[in-house]
Amino acid sequence: MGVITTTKNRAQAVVKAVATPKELLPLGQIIPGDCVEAMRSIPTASVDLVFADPPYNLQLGGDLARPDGSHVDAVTDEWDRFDSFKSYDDFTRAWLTEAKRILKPDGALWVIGSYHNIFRVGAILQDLGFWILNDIVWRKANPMPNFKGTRFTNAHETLIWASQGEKAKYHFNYRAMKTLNDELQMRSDWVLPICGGQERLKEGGTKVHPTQKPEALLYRVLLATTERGDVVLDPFFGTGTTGAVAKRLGREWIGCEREGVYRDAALKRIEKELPLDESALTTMQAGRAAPKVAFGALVEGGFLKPGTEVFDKKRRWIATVRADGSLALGKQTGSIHGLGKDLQGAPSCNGWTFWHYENGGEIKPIDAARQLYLLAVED
Amino acid sequence: MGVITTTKNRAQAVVKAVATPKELLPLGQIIPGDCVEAMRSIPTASVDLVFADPPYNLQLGGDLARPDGSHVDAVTDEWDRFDSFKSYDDFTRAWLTEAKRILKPDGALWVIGSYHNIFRVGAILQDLGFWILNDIVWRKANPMPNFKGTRFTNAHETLIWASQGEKAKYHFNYRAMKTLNDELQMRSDWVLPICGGQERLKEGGTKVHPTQKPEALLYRVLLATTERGDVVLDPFFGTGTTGAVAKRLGREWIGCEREGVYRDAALKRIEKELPLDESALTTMQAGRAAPKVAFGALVEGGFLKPGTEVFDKKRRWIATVRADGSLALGKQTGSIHGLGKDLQGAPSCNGWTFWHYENGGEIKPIDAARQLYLLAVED
DNA sequence: TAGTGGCGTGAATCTGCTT
DNA sequence: GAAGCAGATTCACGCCACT
Repeated sequence: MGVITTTKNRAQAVVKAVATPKELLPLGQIIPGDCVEAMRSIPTASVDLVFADPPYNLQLGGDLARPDGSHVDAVTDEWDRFDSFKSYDDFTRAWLTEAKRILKPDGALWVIGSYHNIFRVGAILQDLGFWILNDIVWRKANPMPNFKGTRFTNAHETLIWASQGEKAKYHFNYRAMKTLNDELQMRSDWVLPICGGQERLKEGGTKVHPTQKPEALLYRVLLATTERGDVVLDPFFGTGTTGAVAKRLGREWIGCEREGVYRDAALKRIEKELPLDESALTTMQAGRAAPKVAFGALVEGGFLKPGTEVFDKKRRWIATVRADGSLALGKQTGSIHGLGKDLQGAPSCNGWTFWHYENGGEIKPIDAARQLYLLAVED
Repeated sequence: MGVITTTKNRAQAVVKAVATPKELLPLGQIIPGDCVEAMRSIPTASVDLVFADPPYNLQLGGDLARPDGSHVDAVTDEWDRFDSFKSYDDFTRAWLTEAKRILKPDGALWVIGSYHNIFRVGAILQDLGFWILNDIVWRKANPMPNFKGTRFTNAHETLIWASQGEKAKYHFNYRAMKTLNDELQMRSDWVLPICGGQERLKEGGTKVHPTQKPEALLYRVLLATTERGDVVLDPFFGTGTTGAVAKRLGREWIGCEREGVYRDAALKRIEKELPLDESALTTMQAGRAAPKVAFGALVEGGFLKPGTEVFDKKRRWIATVRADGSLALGKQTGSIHGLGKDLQGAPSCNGWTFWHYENGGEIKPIDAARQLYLLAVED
């Protein structure tokens, strides 16, 4: 629930500004063609969030070989080639201008980039009147090394989160973020693995898109700054990570994408995605008793999916995991520790050992998932 | 040990470009007054490194004068905001232009900032021709929480490291950084505590400077990108963290600072600082660096006898060591690197790890012989 | 079967000196 | 300035084969 604006207040604000019924929006569709052209077809002040992963303008030189002689598969696609900073700036100003137009007055913008482009993007969006709320650092758990030993390992990317203006309202699910982060305020640096393994879309053994983003990143962005039913637009849709996570989290999505290959892959992918059920989506409300959990990170990382059933050893109680790492059993909700304590009427409860889940026919305490998570995340 | 340019080569390059004797520079001094004016007194191409911690401006207001000396009003409405960005940009362009002038051709620039100003600084320095080498995230171990719970905890600041241009040489102590990081490449995200405790300068219980940077940050910057004796200039000297660490590490320093209170505190502080002794500095610079060793020297020294057979790990190729340090396989000959490269059809090859030899029934890479050689030569 | 080791790979502005 | 050559250079993770 928003600390900055409540859902109720937002709804009123939107009704005042415009009244674009959702039926008029191309929800769940990927608009083909150039993203600026595509966005022109979207009504003014109709979208709650824009998430953009624009080309980075990498300006790579020749080929790069690893110390073992193998070849680095670089981003050489036509869509990342610009003549100059000037032409990249023009392109950036054009799509950011459209993004600002289609966003609701209390909508927000996310952009991700690297040092090649993010300073230009940040300065231009400030010039256009966007108001930066945070810059977020995605610290990659497993970045590519610097093979030649010439610089520091490029181990992070930067996201900018911005509202429509200095005085504009925006939406931040403070409580859900705090729950997700073991009851500590969520910081501006997020440690997440890069996209690989089963999650990485491949066609005949080769990656479909060179820069597919991890779903955990979008999960956190959407959980932090949108509500259920909000409309999220991604002007550089690619293979549809934004759409897939939006659908899972019960958000509406719109994509823009030039390349047919990416559009096809994205639609196929999102088709397979299942929305989480109602109880899993209900995140912790602001002001409620603080759930004392580190559990949220497991949910976010996909180690335990929202909607998973967890139960005590004797199966007296069966609860459901929700998107922010809280548990629900009927009308009772709480952290893994708090709910276990309440149900038993005990003075305290270690949720890690109390709750169990089933995995491949095997019943394990959720602490097992924590161990897996720790193994995966450990620096 | 420089990877990008060796100390010897740099010295030659500098002599060619200009010949500003260090005696003509105000080493170990803080130039009073406006930083742009102060930098104008420094000769062109005379400084090895500029480290800058400029005012972050914007919301702070007041602390910033336009280049023409007029005062910038506090940020209130849209026009003022634009005006504020404009004047901040002018100010930034002015001091960056001077910094570029006084830097040697193989010199480098560091700037630190937050999301309020770093995007403008980054875009402008790119426009001026600086070439970004890395953006570095200083991840604060103990940041101030976001008390209102309206955003993510602002837990990092951003540094930009840039050379004079795309083709310009620069200096990076790769080996020293790797040593500092437990033999793993140093990443672009640095976890360091904020400045506090004994290190924080206080006068009558209150901090002397609001944004004093931790010495560990400067330590890493100077160790990574300067050599002993290099000249480091800090145009926003404040209470002299740059000078203190420079003195400790045996680097020369120059400061610019408007405020007399800061100048006095800085001079007093640096006075107390003691340079590390010769041996400590030598060790740190070289790290565990392996000085370049010609394979021929090993043969010459009898560590590998001519006629010895060397082979790759899978024994696909077996070559013979010749008296001049070259290898021969049938009619093919070449250096340890070149022959390995040709045989594999690879773009490059590190012969030290590719080739192996047998010694007392044990198979070792020829790099092992290099280590023995180094041990023997050191004494 | 659980554990181990080899191999592939990820948004990368990725060499320097001599001829 | 282009070409050629000597020399230096990688971390974490997922998958699969093998023990």
